[in-house]
Amino acid sequence: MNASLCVTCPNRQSGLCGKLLGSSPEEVAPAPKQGWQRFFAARPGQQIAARNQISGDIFVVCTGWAFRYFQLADGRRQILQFLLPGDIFSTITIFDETFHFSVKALTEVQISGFARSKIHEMCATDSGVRWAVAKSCIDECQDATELATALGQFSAEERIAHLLLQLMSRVAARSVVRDGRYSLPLRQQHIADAVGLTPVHVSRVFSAFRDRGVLALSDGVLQVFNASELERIGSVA
Amino acid sequence: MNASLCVTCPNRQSGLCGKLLGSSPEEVAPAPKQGWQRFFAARPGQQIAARNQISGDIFVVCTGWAFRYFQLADGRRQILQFLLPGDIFSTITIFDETFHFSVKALTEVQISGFARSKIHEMCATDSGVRWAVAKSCIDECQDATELATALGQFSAEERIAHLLLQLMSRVAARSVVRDGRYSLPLRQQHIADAVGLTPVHVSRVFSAFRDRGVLALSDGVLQVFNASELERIGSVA
DNA sequence: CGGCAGTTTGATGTTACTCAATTTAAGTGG
DNA sequence: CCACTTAAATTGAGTAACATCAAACTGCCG
Repeated sequence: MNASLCVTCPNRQSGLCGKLLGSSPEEVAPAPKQGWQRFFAARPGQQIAARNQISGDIFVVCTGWAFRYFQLADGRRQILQFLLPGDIFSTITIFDETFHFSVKALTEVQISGFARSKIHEMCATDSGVRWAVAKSCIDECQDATELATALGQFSAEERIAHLLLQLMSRVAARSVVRDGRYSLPLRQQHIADAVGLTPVHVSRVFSAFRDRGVLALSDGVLQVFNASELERIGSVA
Repeated sequence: MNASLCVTCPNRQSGLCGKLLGSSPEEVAPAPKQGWQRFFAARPGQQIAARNQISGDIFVVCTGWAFRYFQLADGRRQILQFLLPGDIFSTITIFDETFHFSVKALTEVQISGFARSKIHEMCATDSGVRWAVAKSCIDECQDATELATALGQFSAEERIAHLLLQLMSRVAARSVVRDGRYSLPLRQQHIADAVGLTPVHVSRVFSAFRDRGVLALSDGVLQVFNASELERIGSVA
């Protein structure tokens, strides 16, 4: 079997993860001894990568949630992306061995690392991999500019709605969603750091959404009651 | 002569423009008849590219200033990047023929367009071009995440200082700067759309900077009196 | 039962927006 | 050279959005 997409790691667009991991999770998880691939796990809250760190490996989230962020000197931080199973930490780590961001585990996570040299080797021989890398790079740029647009132009409600819509579509791509219930293992503090608001104000916005019957978030589960209203609020265009 | 960097188009990091244009401006400007390359000009304020537009060409600013932005349905817009001589509209246009942004001229500009197929051909044969493309992609992602961080975490003063510092370094890379005077052909409206504030508030922030002896902006010229104070305010880390 | 982390709520302060008027600067035509 | 026009910048007053501070509440776990 050499299918191009890994079932447990469906990186939504690029299929890059599939190309790295192979077609079947059983092939790869219990047998990591290929020299150019290694695995490790982390506990919730644990820091996995730090800015300015140099690594010969390229990392992909296999199970659990993590997030990539940029930390300022005074403690403020901007969460740049929530990393779901199948997500590469950042596509630019394929080209640049120095991290320009930090990564922390949100839940228990399992991480897979690939030797950069191996990836480059695959790029040289396989045009499909080259294309997948390019696609992944495009997506990362797009996501970053969309985030910038949301942070620059959107109100608090719009930013939170936008973030939730994005997370909803990414969760839906990886698992079946029933009755508008999405599993989101985040604290309001994480949402605050992702949309540039204080946790207190995030709480107030959620209260407003709840009162208006749009959605409710508790216990790591997001329940969407009025999806079209949420989209009206949080869509970019 | 086959130097890798074009003097009049010094794309600060990648040298991508140099690889596209050749070493000498005289070689290229009056003789655009190679089939895969074309030129055009635009007047200040003129729209050069629109979102969802499909183009077989990749565009580079040769002279003048332009800006890339994302327009929302209700009229709000986020300026994503100011384009200076040597800047490619967006590196991802090399891979994706659909624009996900719009571009407008700020001053009179001359634009050069390259056939995407020609670029791909160059990528296939020249590893230097491949690397330059990768580098340019990295820079674009970095810029976008830095913008997102600034918009998410910074106050009004910090955002404006940050933008000015970035523009100052990019102007300085292209021309000699004397006495802290930078030529910036922008209206306060553009700054407002770039940092997510209203023009009125931008004006107030500039008044504050002026009163404190940090800088003054008028007539398209930025005069910096206290560079270290400006850096203290607007540096990301 | 007590402690803890996370969330919610209230009161108050600050930042930035809105609206509107005024000033400034740069043309343009007489 | 001087009205006149127009776009941009500035200023003031009032308001809305979001932050800050602190207290109370919730669910969970030992």
